[in-house]
Amino acid sequence: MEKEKIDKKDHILDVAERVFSDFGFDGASTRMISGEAGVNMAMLNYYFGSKEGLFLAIFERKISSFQTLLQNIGNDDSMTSWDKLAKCIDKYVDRIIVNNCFQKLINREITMNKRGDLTDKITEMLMVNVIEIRKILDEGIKNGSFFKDIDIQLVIASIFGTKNYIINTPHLSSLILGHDIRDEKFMEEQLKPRIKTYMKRLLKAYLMTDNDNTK
Amino acid sequence: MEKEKIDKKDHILDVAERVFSDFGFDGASTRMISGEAGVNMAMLNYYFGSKEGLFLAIFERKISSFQTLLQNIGNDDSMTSWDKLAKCIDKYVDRIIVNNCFQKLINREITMNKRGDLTDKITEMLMVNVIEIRKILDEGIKNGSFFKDIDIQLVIASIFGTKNYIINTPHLSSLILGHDIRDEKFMEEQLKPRIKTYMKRLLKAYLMTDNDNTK
DNA sequence: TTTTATCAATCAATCGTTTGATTAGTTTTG
DNA sequence: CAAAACTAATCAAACGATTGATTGATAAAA
Repeated sequence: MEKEKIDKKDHILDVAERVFSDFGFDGASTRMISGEAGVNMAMLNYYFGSKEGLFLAIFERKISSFQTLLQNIGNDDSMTSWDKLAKCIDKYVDRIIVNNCFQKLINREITMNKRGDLTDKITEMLMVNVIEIRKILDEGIKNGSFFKDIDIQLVIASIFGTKNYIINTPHLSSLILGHDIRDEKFMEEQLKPRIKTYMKRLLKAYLMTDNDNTK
Repeated sequence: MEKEKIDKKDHILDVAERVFSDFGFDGASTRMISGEAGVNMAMLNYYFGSKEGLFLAIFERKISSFQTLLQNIGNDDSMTSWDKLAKCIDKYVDRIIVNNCFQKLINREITMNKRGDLTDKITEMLMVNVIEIRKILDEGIKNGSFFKDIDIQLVIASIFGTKNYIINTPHLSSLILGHDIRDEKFMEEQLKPRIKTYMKRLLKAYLMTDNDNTK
């Protein structure tokens, strides 16, 4: 059955995604993955050709859904620049934190630019969101919503960097926050809204608040 | 010769640090490291006991210099809370960006879920700086320098997260910034002061600037 | 002589991958 | 319809290669 086959492939990809994100590409063995997925080892090669093929398949599966994450928010003319940015942050936090271990995968892969073509693909994929936010910031400066002398590029680094820091270093951020951030209930009910509130206030203070001593 | 032995060990550690940071712990083989270091493979086990011992030795070597990085800034009673925080940022940016590949090592290792003892050691090491900043923020709230309702823990995430984002994802941040951030001259003369200025203004706006619409 | 450092050769273990056999499901054929 | 032929999925076993580690010999130093 074609349907069952896709389900099984999808199940293998789910498991592989988690195992790769926990152990890294080289640290995760094909025996480990097939064992946890409950399938014969040979199935990995049967379906995906090779270990690297399996790894790449994980990315292929997600790329399309990622591209549309923040897109087209900037084109809504009924919103102020600030509202657009705030909406971006809400959407981004909502979406990205559930894809927790895929984010770790992306991050590890993009820091280690072995497999250059994949790095390029990931970069391209992440840049879609970057460009969307940059567009909003640019526009906000032009229409006077935001200060003229803000550092757009570093603001972007702060937005994505803050999120990355929290979810990519769970050991550390759990210690800092005093809670295990892998506790889904805590993450969903407390941390997510808290991050949204914080990020918006942080950015608003930097971008919009009158500040007589800007130096 | 004790001196030569230390030099050779240090040279091996230098090479291993770079190779590990490029390929990860599992991706880097002992033959790779010994080959690039120009020493016999058995020397790694002779000096460091095992591959993991070598890996740990890389961290041991850096820990002491890390621990004193931000420490004792908070104890200087002649500075305001804000000046302390600003000094922390300056020192941190100055110091951390040169240790580029060691930072990548730390980041990759702390992202992994398994390999518990090392993760704990790294976490402990990074927490020293976290605690120092937290102390300054706590104090600043108490003495009225900073707003009472700031989110200390997420501020910390922004400080370290922004930095990590820039230097750990060079492909992406180079694209965002429009310069190759691995260009040392650009990094030293332009990006470093720019990051310092930006971080200070961002934090000041959030922590101290009067803001009538804090929600 | 005793200790330390270095080396090529080798170890068992594990790696990703392949194989050939077997099963189950579908299509074709008589 | 039923037997045969074909296809896809699954498996245990084994493959050669590479891994981290160890050995015993040799050289250098103390």
